[in-house]
Amino acid sequence: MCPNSEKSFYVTTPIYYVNDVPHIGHAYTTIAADIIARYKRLEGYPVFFLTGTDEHGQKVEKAAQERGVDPKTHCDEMVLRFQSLWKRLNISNNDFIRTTEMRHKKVVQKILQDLYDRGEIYQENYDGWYCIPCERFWTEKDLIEGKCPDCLRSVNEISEKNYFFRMSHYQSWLIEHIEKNDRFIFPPSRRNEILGFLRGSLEDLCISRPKKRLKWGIEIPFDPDYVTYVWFDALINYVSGIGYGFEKSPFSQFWPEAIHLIGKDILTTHTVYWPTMLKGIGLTPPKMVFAHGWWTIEGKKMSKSLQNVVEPNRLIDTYGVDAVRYFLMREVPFGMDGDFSHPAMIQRINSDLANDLGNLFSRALSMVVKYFEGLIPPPSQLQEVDRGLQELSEKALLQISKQMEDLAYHRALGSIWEIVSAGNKYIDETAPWALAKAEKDRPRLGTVLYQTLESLRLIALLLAAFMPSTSEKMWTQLGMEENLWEQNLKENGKWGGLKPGKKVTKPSPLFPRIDPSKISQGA
RNA sequence: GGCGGUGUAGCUCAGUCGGUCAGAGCAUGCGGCUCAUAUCCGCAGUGUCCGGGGUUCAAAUCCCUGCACCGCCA
Repeated sequence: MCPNSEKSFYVTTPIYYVNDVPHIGHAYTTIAADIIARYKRLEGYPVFFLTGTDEHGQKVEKAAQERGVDPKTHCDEMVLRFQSLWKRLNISNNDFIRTTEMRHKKVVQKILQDLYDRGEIYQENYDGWYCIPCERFWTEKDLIEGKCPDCLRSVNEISEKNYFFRMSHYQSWLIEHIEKNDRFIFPPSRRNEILGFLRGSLEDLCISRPKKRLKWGIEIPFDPDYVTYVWFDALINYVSGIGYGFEKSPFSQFWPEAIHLIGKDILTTHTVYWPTMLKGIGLTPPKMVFAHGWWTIEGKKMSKSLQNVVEPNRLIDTYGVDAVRYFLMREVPFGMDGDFSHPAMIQRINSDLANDLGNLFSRALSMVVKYFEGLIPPPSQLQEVDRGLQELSEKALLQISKQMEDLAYHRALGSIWEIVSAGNKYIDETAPWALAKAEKDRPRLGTVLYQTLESLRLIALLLAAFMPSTSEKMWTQLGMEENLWEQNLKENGKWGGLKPGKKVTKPSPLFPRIDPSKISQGA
């Protein structure tokens, strides 16, 4: 596939719990993954981008029961909500894994059997307290005055046999791995947290549930009375989804380059459970686990009871896909918490998208239509100011490549907007409308408009990963005939790719301005 | 309770190895242009860099301490 041993790239989102209603948090992770996937493709990497759904567990079992359908049928319906949202959001995942698929079950069972055969899994009596409403086990230490620490209701003492993975064996290995690889856990604050967590003693991981309590799961191959516990099942999607254990699968090419994007709530499972599981299996840890922050809504925590869960489909209806993608990536540094609000969204759209970018595009193309009948003029002798725009664009291109390496999306967008601002300033300084008045200035006018359009071509190219359909629109309107997605940032990111003589047409606004009074707060 | 983090303009934040570090964007005020989506460009600000102490020729930056907020674990 890549004979020149070009480096590959593998990015994942968590598999979302199929019973959940997709909200802004799901969309956030998935958009972030899509952007880095698209960006890496444009850099020429073979890319594998995996997302999917987690479909086992009590909640699914129960929900299906309540509806009077079998769990699989229930999942088949629920999964569509995610799949159709990803389609609307222009998500370019290469595959979609569902934990109820045979290809996944096979891998989970193979791994379980393997670990069991090698003594990495053992059975032991498990004494604990069970909170029925929360469906959770607690140890003696967890309890608060003998009650469930989550809901403070009373708990039942339970003693049952379960299977455990010898996670504790890998504690010192894991600490060393984290210490030696400062890019393994990102951002660094999360890395510290986990190192702090690992200063305590790591216990073995319970990986089973007796079928009498939970049927809807993957059966443990060496004991048909049990199914696998949720995390053990779910985490394995990252390898089953690229064909681990099957010949001629993408696994060997992509696994070494794996980057997991996750929310900060599942940091421990991904940086402690998962790497030790992999170590037990005999696989290397992922290259990076990046924990991003959470969104509050108009300053408040998202919660079902508050009914403030932002429905991504509604957002798309109101603002458009690309504006939503842009806002989520631009408003907050990736890794920090952020706040979603309609005023902030409208501010970003009107100021950044409509006024800065959209208007630049519009004024530039309009002048080509007005002064050159829509035919892109050739550049002639460059002046200092022309070279300035060019150099700034080239510099931004380099910066962005580094920023994307760190998943610093907001910074990358900041760099792109430096070109946008420079473009607007360039037009002001060169005043093409003044040049248009004298015939002798025609060549100069042509140069100025060529330079402006060329900077817009670069902007379209750099923005493609973030706002795919906007970039496509810009790309075609600039008279570019090559497929945008077959471009290579290094090759086609060089100044001068725009072809003089191509026809452009009078543009329609890329982003209409939004009248804040017309947006209801409940959108 | 233990460990860690944060505190800088009205708001959101950037400030690397102590030395033009008092900054950016947004919001505000004033001026300019007319190609453009009433858009764009320029100028102007305002600061107890959380309080207190210390190290140093020099501290937003390093150390100690107090306060406030946050995260993880318990």
